[in-house]
Amino acid sequence: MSARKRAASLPETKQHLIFEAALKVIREKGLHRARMSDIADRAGISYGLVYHYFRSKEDLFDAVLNRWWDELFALIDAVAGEGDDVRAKLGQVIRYFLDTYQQNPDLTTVFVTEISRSTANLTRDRLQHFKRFFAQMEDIIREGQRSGLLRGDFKARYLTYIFFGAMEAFVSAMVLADQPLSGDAQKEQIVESILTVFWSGASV
Amino acid sequence: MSARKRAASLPETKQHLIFEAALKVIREKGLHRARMSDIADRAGISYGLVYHYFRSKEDLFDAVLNRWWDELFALIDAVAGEGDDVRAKLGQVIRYFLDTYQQNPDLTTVFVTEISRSTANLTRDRLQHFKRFFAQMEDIIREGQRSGLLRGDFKARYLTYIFFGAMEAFVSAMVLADQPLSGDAQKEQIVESILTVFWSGASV
Amino acid sequence: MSARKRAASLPETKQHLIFEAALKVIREKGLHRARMSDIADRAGISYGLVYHYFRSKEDLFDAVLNRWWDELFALIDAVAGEGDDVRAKLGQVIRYFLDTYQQNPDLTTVFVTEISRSTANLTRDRLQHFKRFFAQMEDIIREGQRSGLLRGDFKARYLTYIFFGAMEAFVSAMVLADQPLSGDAQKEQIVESILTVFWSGASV
Amino acid sequence: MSARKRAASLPETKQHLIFEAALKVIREKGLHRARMSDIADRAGISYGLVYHYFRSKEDLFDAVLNRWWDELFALIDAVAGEGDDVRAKLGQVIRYFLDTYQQNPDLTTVFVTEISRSTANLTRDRLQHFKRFFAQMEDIIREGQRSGLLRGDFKARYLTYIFFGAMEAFVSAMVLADQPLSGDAQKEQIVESILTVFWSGASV
DNA sequence: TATGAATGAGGGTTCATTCAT
DNA sequence: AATGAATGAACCCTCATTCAT
Repeated sequence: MSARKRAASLPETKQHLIFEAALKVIREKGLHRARMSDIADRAGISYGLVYHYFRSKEDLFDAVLNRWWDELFALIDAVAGEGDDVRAKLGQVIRYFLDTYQQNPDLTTVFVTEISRSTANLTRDRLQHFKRFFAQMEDIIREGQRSGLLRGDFKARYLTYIFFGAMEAFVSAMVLADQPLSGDAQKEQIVESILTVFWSGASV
Repeated sequence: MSARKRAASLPETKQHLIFEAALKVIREKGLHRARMSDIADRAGISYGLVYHYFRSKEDLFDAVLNRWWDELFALIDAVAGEGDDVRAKLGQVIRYFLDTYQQNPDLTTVFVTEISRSTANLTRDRLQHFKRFFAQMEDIIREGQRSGLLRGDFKARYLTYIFFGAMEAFVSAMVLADQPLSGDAQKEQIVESILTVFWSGASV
Repeated sequence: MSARKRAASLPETKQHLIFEAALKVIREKGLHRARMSDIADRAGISYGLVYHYFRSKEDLFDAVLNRWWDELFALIDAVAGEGDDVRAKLGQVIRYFLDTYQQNPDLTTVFVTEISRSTANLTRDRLQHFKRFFAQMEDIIREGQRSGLLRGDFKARYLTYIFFGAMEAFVSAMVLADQPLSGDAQKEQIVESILTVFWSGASV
Repeated sequence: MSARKRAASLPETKQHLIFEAALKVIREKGLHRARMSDIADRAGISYGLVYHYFRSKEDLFDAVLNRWWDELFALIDAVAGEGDDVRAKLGQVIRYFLDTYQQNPDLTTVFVTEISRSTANLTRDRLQHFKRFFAQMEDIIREGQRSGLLRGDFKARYLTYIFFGAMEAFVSAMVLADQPLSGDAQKEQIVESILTVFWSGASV
């Protein structure tokens, strides 16, 4: 959340302008169809200038990805170091995803459509982010298993998949249908349903 | 299953050859980077012949999608009309996805990377397939709720997301890591973990 | 006229079928856009067969051109050898063009749009036809000048252009507007106007 | 004439360079055979730059057509508003065509070969230009009829065809034979012959 | 004769990137 | 910092023609 605040309070530099424009255009047209000139147009600058601030389209896209991962890892780090209530930690992760979708639907959309499953855009570097994220999620799960709350007869990795997959399905559905979260009540219902099903299903 | 068998036993017509080549190339390079010439090369035929059998790249891709959806809907229809053991039905769906990944990893990969989350390639027509699939999955879940087995205090649609998301996460993970299922034992562990967690979490 | 009769009475051989189909398709789409497969479709045969009867598209088009020129030269020869009424000869030429447009609008259209002005399709051979035609028309005009009926202070070639251009303008206008001759009365008005204006303008 | 002067004195911008190259290439090879790469080569610029200045080949061709029609309509407007000497007006039209051929043979050639009779390239928009041109020519002719100079027993439209056809035949002949006007004397002979034959033939 | 599968050269267009100003 | 002219590789698709059957 502090990460997002940092981002939001960035001065309206040209670089930031381009970044936001890229986010919007990539969301609307997809990475492949997003032309550098579209991004420049959206930012209200000449397209030559984009190259002054970003080495290439690849580079610009990486900046977008990094924004996503930086914020996510900040959240994960904060959550991991918090206490020992594993269930609450999982709840925070879900809330983070839903909050981000609410407050920054462009970024979430790009994550879902261009990163999450895209082999096309998947470089070795980018894969690392995923592995790290899953490893950290797995740590939380494993913590739950060690403390005897979560069943130990299933691999922590498997439980992680189940948890993450369940959560991501909601986000993906909203993203693909272009539907906003209709309010805090709906958000709580979603959090509750995921958390309840997962926790009572995965607990001992 | 019979659908897949039928597909697999197709005579090695040129059209089929092209289809299989397209599947491989799209899997390896992504739809956008898959050149028609790559596909022709892979099929061992001349460039123009691809256009003899498929009107366009779009058309060829649609053929791939239809293969996926046809098989999936055949499974869903078979499962839906089977009996009244909802838990078993869900198990069959999971098995279907894992089986398909095992037997046809190319097709599964294309589904995961190019269809499942791709806004870029998402036409109105293609979206319909998703809606239909989710509607049918939801019917199964609702059947479970009506019969008093699954808790009715969560929306059927939410439970569907949780179930589907959990399952898809496993497939996606294997696809993105390019890891084969290492055997029937692993497959059963996966089925068991998803089914157990979901069922005991979502049952009354 | 006899030439056309000959053409019309051709047995419905495959070759003739293809020829007629070519005429129609070239008229409708223009030579460049007329595909060999379109022609075959129109003729109701496979496109491989077209190549059995015509060496190439070029060859097929040449057959069309020859049909035009053969008929035209037959008319010119007949007219030239007729008598010494130059005015009547010119009238016959006009009537021939209008008759041909009436009875064979496809052929006339192809002449106007694809031959008459097209540098693109103009080979050295094809140019010869034009030169020959103009030479023969010029002979008729010169005959009129020698007999003292037409003024000799303008080059025969110039008078030929004026006469031919005037006449062709009517045909081109009808062709481009896709308008049929609305009857014999209209035809006579056209003949009369061209002939009267040219003759009283060009006579001594 | 001022239009042409304006065009000729255009600064040697890249756009103009491309335009002129297009004119030459289209003249030499015909629209269909004129490759965008030919045009770029002729203009001495890179391939992509053509697309920087013109949206498409169609667009570039339209620019050529507009140049033709703009100049022609400028002339017609000037002539129409001049006085009441209809014969002189017709003389000016003839002179305009011959002048244009002399000073801009490329443009005239493209008009004759690619516009004048080409159904292939004829869009609804392009047809409008023709209709407008003929309507304006017809106005002049009708003016002559109303003033009692030209015979009123022939439709104005018919006299227009005769006049325009006669004139265009000269231009077409020169274009197709790739012959330049050999001098002012020849030009005057042509003007005189067309004007004399038409006027004495069409006057009362 | 007849079919249509098979070939492959060719051309229009796109767009990331560079560079002179 | 800023512009947009300039470059050219890349790729989809068309279609005349050939050829095996």
